Amino acid sequence: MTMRASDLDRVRALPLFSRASPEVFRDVTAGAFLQRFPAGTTLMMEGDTVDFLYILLDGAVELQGSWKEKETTLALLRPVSTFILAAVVLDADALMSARTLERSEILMLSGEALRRTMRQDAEFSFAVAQELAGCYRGLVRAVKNQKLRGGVERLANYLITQRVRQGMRDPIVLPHEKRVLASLLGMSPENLSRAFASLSSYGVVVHGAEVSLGRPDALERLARPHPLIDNHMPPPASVVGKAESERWTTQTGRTCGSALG
Amino acid sequence: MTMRASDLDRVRALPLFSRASPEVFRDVTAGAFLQRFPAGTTLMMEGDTVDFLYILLDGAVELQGSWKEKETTLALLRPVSTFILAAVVLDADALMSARTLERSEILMLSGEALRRTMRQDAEFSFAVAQELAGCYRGLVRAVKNQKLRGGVERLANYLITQRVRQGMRDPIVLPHEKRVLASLLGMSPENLSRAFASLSSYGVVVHGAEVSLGRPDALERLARPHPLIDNHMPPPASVVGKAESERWTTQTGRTCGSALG
DNA sequence: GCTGGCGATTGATATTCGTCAAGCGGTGCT
DNA sequence: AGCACCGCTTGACGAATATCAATCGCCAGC
Repeated sequence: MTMRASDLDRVRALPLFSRASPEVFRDVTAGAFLQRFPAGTTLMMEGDTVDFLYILLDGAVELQGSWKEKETTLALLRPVSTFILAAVVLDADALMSARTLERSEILMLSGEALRRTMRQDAEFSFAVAQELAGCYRGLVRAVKNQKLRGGVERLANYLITQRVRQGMRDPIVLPHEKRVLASLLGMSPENLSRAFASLSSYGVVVHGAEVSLGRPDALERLARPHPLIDNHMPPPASVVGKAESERWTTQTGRTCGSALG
Repeated sequence: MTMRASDLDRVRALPLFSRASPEVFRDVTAGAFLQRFPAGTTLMMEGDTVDFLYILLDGAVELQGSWKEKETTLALLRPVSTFILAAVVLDADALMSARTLERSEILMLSGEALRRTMRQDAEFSFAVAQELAGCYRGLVRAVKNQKLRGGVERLANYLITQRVRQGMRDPIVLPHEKRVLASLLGMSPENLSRAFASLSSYGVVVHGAEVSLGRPDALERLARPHPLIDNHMPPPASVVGKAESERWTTQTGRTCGSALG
């Protein structure tokens, strides 16, 4: 298998597997294979039957839904993230399509092996349930974000969340194309531009992908971030203890793509 | 315990418990209690810590999220439905508040006992994971519905879904107050009225809670229902086999409140 | 260095949607 | 019966958002 040992370690560190016994981990990764895709590759279309659990190890992927020639972004994923776990657990077809935004490395685990292992090992099954619960809560947050806030407010909160994730650096750097961000935030690219412009009176300055939040306090008064909607988890490489970090990612469904991108 | 045996049977028939061993069912229902609430009772507020898994046996409950004095309905539940399973599995606080819309009977199971049983029984843990996967998919549908369709289209699809659920009867009868329906569909009550009015040119006639879909085919051409957004499951008391029905409810997350209300 | 292409921005315009206000109609209470 | 209340409807208006079109700026390829 064309797979580095460090890759396996990163998978092992996922909340999904971190407490699994060596045997369970061996069983569930049996027959797994690593695959590389160029940018813009469609990994899966809505309605496709799902045979594998996908784990993004490098690159970026977008999950999107469509209806009547319209498309919308449901989540933006960065390593290390699993996706379409729910469809795998139910052995059902995919509700969203997935495509790479950059050249990506993706590990594919047998869905059948995963379900078989779940039925045999209560601890692993519990970990999957916890992961799914985290994903569910991430989507609840996304729905609240979408239904309760207007476009400018969604953008403001996105910026604040990014600031936390990027370790309070200034300026922050947008991790994706603006048009993809617009789709994630549920607005047209034109409106995203205008939303950025209207945030200039709160100190926000945009230079390409770099965004400086001049007066974060003023922006927060507008955005009104809320712990039950926005998941202000600590930055990935924080000094926080491993166990707590895992608790975070488990609780927030980061590994299956929160709406925060 | 003030609980009828028939109630326990209905709980036992939930996909969550239908394949559980008698011991597992006994363990997880140990210390459970049935409670009656009048209409309009707030069962739980956002942010509350969750100690119980709730199972609605009679009545109706609304799950809602709020931000800045605004509220929105995330799901409308009818018997027999479980709710806040995700928070229980993670032992986390609630992301939505719950209130009764009618006088309701609700069974409350110990969350701690549920988690303990999950860790001991792989089959039960797997059932919980499947249930959560179904809930997750229900929310994915809700997000797609919200972001991809306009208000009139959401209403049209809601009506078509209700028609299927109510066994293709005509007229259908709205199961909730219009203002609650408006909140579920993500619009103001005033706009819901106007949306109904604009559907009159597609044969829709409203008399109070009774809605006649005069020309369902015309309505469908407007609504464009899609299996990956709308869950056209067969009506509850259909002639369909039990196993298949359970598969439906499992796959669609009906028991934890789809956006279809 | 020039140039084509693409993403981003800006402006003009149309549509959707929310808000405010008034009026309608049924229900329940006295 | 009379009345108050509440949910629903209707109209008018303004805000938010989408759409179409034109332009700008940047980067890649020639």
